Amino acid sequence: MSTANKSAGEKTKAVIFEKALELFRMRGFEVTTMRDIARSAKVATGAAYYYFPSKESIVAAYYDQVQRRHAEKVRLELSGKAGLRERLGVAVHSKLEILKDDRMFLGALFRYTGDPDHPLSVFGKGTDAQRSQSVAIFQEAVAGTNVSEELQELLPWALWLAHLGMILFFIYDETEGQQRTHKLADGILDLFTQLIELTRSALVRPFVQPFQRKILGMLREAGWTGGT
Amino acid sequence: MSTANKSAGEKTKAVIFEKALELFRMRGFEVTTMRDIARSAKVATGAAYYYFPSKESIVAAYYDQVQRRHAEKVRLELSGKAGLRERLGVAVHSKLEILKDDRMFLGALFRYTGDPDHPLSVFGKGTDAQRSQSVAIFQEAVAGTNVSEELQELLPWALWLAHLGMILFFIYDETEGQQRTHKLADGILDLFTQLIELTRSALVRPFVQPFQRKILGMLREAGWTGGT
DNA sequence: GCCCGATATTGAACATGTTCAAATGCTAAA
DNA sequence: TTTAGCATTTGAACATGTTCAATATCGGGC
Repeated sequence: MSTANKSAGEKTKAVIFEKALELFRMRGFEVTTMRDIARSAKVATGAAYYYFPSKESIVAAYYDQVQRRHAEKVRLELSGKAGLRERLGVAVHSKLEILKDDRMFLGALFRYTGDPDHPLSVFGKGTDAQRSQSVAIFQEAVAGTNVSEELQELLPWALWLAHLGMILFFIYDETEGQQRTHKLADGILDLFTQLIELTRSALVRPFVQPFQRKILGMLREAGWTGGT
Repeated sequence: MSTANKSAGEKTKAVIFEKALELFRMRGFEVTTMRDIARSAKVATGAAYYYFPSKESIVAAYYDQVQRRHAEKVRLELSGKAGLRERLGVAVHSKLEILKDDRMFLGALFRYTGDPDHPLSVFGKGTDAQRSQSVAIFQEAVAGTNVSEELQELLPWALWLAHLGMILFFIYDETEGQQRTHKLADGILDLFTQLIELTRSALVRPFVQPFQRKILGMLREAGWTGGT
């Protein structure tokens, strides 16, 4: 399916991509060699580098695919759901659903987290575009609800950050079907939404409001994108 | 100083260690080669591997040193300080203080974060000991205060996690003296302590208590150490 | 003083990610 | 059809982290 209706190059790239993922899934990221991948795709080693700048970038390409699938899935499942909590649940659980068979090599995404200048750093300039896309999904989930404008702006970013943590947890989670991660995700989302809900109660608002302000202020201040 | 009163091996190890850090600081982690390090320490390449199992492990050794210094510094500065907020401030800011000149290669610590089985993974089994040590420092900071027993148990762990995030932020922080990270740290600590304080107010306690319970429950459930 | 096992050191070899100059194939303009 | 230019492909070469068999050194028991 994915090898049809494409230029020669596109087809080769697709083959390399698919064979790489196959090997990553079967044997793991580390032990899979670029030579293995090339051999499996029946091309020379250099060909892999003609299409992918690095081994990790193959995983990055995979993750781009994941993002597209996720956006689509969320758009589908979100229609009809109006509550914030429910919508966030859709966004997060569907993501984990998509990733469920690939925990084995997902860790490669985090390899350059500590390297601000690396093009594949999760928090770096080089991944601005992907990050925006990912945040946009949470924006969509939040958009359909009645939260304040301020929250509309910052919540998606916070959710993206939280969801990164969940993915990391996910990678380490050896429980059946990664139920533990799903539970944790639900817990975190409960917290998010309940904290927002609290602002609406006249009684406790004066106590909670400053907290929310503070958290939002910190998020704004800490924002990698907006700041100095 | 550090090369005195040691067996030959110890001395060699120390030289390699110092030269390595020197190079990491001067040129960065990535561009520094094991051959560079060995040459700089006037030993053969293999010697470096006789003492350190990998290039990253040198940074790990550095971090062990950091932990020791941190523990010492905290013990010193903590005496006389009784308030929780103040004590946590000491723990966190002193750590950043110690790390301040080494942001350039600190990222290497996070290289295997996505790889549960790697001996140097921040969250993995292989770093249990270091993790415990690090948590113990926060334990010490919390211990001198009047928080509940439950909190005594879980807060340090949560603080350790939060402080990891701060270090990551720190690495990316290009502001003068990393003031932004220090501000963020203060903000986070404020949040921690204020949330705890709230439990003591009879009025809002019924609202806040369940939150705290939920968060603690999640922490417990999520604990890498305790669980199944 | 001599020998032995443990410790320390060497440097070549290896594995693998990556680069690159050269060869090949393809397409569209002439 | 020919050909210039571009895309694709090749495989050897390179850089660097890491391993390892061989050698040297040392410290203590005789």
